[in-house]
Amino acid sequence: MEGCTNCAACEVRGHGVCSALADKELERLSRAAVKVTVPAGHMFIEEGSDAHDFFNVTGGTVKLFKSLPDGRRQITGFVGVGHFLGLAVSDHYAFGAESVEQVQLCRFSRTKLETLMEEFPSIERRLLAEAANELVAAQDQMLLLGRKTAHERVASFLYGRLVEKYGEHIPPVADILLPMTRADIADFLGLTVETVSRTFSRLRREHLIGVGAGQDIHIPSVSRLEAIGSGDG
Amino acid sequence: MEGCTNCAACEVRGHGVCSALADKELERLSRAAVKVTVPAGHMFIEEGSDAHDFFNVTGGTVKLFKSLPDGRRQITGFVGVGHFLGLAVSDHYAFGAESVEQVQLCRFSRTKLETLMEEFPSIERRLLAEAANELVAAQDQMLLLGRKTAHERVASFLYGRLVEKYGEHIPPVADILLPMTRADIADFLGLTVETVSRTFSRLRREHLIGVGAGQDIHIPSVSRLEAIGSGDG
DNA sequence: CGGCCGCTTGACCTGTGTCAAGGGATGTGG
DNA sequence: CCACATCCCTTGACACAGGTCAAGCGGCCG
Repeated sequence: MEGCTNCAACEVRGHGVCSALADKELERLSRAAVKVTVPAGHMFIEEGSDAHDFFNVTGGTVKLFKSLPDGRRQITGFVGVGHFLGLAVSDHYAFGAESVEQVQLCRFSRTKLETLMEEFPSIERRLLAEAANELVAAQDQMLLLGRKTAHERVASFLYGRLVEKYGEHIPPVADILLPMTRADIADFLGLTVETVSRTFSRLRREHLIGVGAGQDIHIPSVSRLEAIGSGDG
Repeated sequence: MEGCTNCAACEVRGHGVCSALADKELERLSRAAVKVTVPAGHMFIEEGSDAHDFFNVTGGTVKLFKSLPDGRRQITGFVGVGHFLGLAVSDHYAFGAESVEQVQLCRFSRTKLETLMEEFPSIERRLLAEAANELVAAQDQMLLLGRKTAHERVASFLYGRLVEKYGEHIPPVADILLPMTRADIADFLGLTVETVSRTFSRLRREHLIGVGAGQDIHIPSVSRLEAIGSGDG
């Protein structure tokens, strides 16, 4: 099965690790990559298991998490198309990963990726840039978890979803479809399901969001939401 | 002042970025590096300011933090000797940095470090490894901030200090000297000064720690402390 | 000596967690 | 096509961990 992927025709060519490579280098990458489809709600990296592979997300949304022995869980990030997955790694994965919806992945063996990095230093540079971005996001999340109120956390979260969807160019009025459940959001924001639900209701009462069919969120004023999320509420 | 540093004789040769280089390559590094001494309690990176430089800590302890407009603050990490500082950076620093005690720094300009990376890919590899470690630490901290109790947070923190001091080989009975104030610890753990103080008192009552002259902590059973910090308490 | 700073402790308050109930959507088997 | 179960979400009543406010102590320094 290995080696039969066509990276040049990949839908995420231009994103993630792949964007670091010229077309001819991609051919080499193809031999190391395997495309995988994971159904919704399936754990494909178990916390603490042997770290054989790295992944690149080519479709859908993945949640990364860490757990305590009694089952308390913290989702450390939701990662979408184009993102790389497996940096925070020694011999064992330091985190678990589960698909939020159906997900497509591009899988590389660690050893193969390492030899590829030797050959193409641009991959390494690309990974360093990605790691730096993840660090910035992690620091933002620490500020959120350590110092923000529930109201601010949910507003930050929704704004973050807008950044994920639109990048730099977020329109002043926007909509999002949240693929994750309230429980996932709670585990991401360090809250309980009940508090997340109550906070959505409060934001609705305050006309800061409109909630459609549960997963559909309308945001009439992005700037107002962003202000609340960053503590200027 | 630039270029007069002797990296080969540096006390942290063997740590951090420098350990990635052979002796002869170090000479090149010397020309790009400047040694700086910062007095205790001095902010040397302001959140959001232009990111001109990278730093390597060669003495003392530094706190990194992010703040909200109303003054709430989250310390994202304490970094000690050998650690690199400035990864989570775009054009502007995404965080502030302040010395906890007197600190020695090795400063590089961003542009010079970038040309050095071109020349010596081993630096890049080294930075990627460092970034991966920081990511793991950040994920642990998110779990702490999102899901642990005050009791568990303080125990985790003390255990973390032991790891910083002893590396892999932590003795079963140990001592630490904490250079940071209770307020710093509170801002790191997402608590208030009062709660940190009360929790230290509780740990003392439980004979899990012995508190000397305020900054001196004796830990009679490291394994017990570690168990509490990781939620097995 | 006086002022400041860091730390601790007490009394009280509140935001969020816990527990419990119920409703809507979806799926399944009879 | 209709029970019936399951899952996700919401809401209410109440509890509690940790925050807030206030007081006091000891050490350090000018």
